[in-house]
Amino acid sequence: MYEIELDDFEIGQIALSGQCFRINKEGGDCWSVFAFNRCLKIQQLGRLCRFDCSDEEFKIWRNYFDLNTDYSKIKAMVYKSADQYLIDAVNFGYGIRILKQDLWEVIVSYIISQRNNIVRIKHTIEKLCIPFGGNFPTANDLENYSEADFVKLGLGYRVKYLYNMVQFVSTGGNIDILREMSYDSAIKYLKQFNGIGDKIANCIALFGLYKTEAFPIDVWIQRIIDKYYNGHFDFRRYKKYAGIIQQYMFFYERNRDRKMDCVNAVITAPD
DNA sequence: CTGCAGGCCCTTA
DNA sequence: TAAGGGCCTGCA
Repeated sequence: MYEIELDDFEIGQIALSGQCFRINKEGGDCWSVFAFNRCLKIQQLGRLCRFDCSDEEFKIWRNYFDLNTDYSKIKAMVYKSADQYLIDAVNFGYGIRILKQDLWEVIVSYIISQRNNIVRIKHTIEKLCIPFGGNFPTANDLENYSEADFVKLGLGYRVKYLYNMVQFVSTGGNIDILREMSYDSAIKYLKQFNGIGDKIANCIALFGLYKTEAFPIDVWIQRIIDKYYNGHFDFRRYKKYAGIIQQYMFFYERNRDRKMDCVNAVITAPD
């Protein structure tokens, strides 16, 4: 058990921030996080967090939860901006962080996510993981999957997208070179794949490559831009913080007026 | 029964 | 380069 008091961290908010499909509420203050072939249990009571792992293993999770980044600096910048919508969004989603997830898992998950809803996405990913003991399958794990096998998972028209991606990687295609690329190069590379457009490429860059200048624009973000910014939002002015700003905006817009529908969580806004 | 959900692709003009 | 239609599936 590793105990630590954390600022700017709220596991329940992270679970609902839309960046990860494998964090689940276990009841009470407890959560489970599936990542790196491990199911990590977390209990959070205010600032106090209990991670069910050793001190040594926590080094991995410290990186995964981006705990070496000082989010108060990002918030301070927002407060100075005089952008009231952003200030409200940051106050509401005060515990959000960008998770440093596994690249392959992010690629697969976001191919599945397109024109889909979160409940179904989560369900599909769990079904995908079942034959592998709950671990997220590698490309090699899936190399013998036929398109019909993916159809059984309920992927619909996304079958060929995922099938092609699995074949690409399992036959020697390289996705790790993305890690060495600039943001622009990575986006261009990703969009060459059938089924990866601008939005998903940006999600992969942000959540799988920690390119925090990425600013995925989905229907929710577009709605915000239309509603509060007259159709124009210059995210580039936030440079390396654009992706983090996007998370605050997305979380705020999705959760402030409605009950939670995917992990039975109740969001408590800060004072 | 429709409509639609965290897009993408392809075709037109 | 902008707009529009089609696409799998499951659920309201």
